[in-house]
Amino acid sequence: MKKQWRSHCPISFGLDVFGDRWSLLILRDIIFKEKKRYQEFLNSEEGISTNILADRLKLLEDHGIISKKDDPDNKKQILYAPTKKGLDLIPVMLEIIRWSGRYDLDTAVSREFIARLSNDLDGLIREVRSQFEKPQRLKKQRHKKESRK
Amino acid sequence: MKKQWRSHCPISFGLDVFGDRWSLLILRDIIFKEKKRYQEFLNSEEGISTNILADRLKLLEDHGIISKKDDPDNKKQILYAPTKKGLDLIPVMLEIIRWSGRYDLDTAVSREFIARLSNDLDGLIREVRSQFEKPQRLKKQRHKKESRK
DNA sequence: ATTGTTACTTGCAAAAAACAAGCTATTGAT
DNA sequence: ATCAATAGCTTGTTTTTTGCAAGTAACAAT
Repeated sequence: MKKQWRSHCPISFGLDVFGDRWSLLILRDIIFKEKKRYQEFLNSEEGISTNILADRLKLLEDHGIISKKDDPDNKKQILYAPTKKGLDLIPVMLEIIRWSGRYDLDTAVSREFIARLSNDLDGLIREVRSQFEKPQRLKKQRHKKESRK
Repeated sequence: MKKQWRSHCPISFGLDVFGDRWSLLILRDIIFKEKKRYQEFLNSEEGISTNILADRLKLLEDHGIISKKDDPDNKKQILYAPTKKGLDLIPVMLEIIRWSGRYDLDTAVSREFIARLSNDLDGLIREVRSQFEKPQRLKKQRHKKESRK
């Protein structure tokens, strides 16, 4: 990593990390479209070129926004996944979606999704995050008795 | 305007409009730092160059995110202001601020601001917007009696 | 009348993106 | 064991965008 930040203004900091035309699209693929593999990103409709994709994957990994690991079932495949830092960009992406849903006359966002952004933003965020959360080891059991099925 | 959208995915649409390293910084200056003039933008600490600034101001105006008008007091000065479409990007910027506040160890965001993002996001948004809203003509008076000071 | 300011524009070099091809380590099929 | 296919990249080359310096037109201030 060579780059310095232009400033420590938080907007500027954010833009230095993901303020380009591709980084958030890759993260969208990973988080909202559940894509995991290089070829899947390459096939996205916006048509990223392979060198740019390789570059952005590396940058996102360097910034700690995504992580990669080998596919246990297939040694030639690599699986990309979001880190917590990456998942914390969900609210940013959802607000972009809300804005585009309002101003793109031909937007692909459904009315239902827009409505949910207004009515249940937190639930939506939790739902999107949940699929990436490790199956959680149960915390210290509550003292209240619970019936088991 | 020559450009087409890469797709109607809302993330992609948003990035096509403001997904570069400068557009949101200019909007930050206008909305959060109350800057209005070309020179003020030029003087921002990130150091935008003049041709890029001119280009982005034009794009932002073409996209309906900012508007320009002549300064009534000084014919050679032009004043830039956010439109409603621009103000509607406040939530996006606030979420970027929240993220950077969390992950930039040297962030310029105060603890108080971060706290307010969590505790009173809507109030914060209203407060930021309010300074750009036209002094509103009073709406139809409410029927409930109100005492006047 | 001269000098300074403001909001740009223009020209050029450097950096980044897009486009096209090639390379290497698995695989799976024969 | 060999061979073609596939996945994940690299490596050129061209095109576009950026950064930097200088210049200009319209006004303002002295």
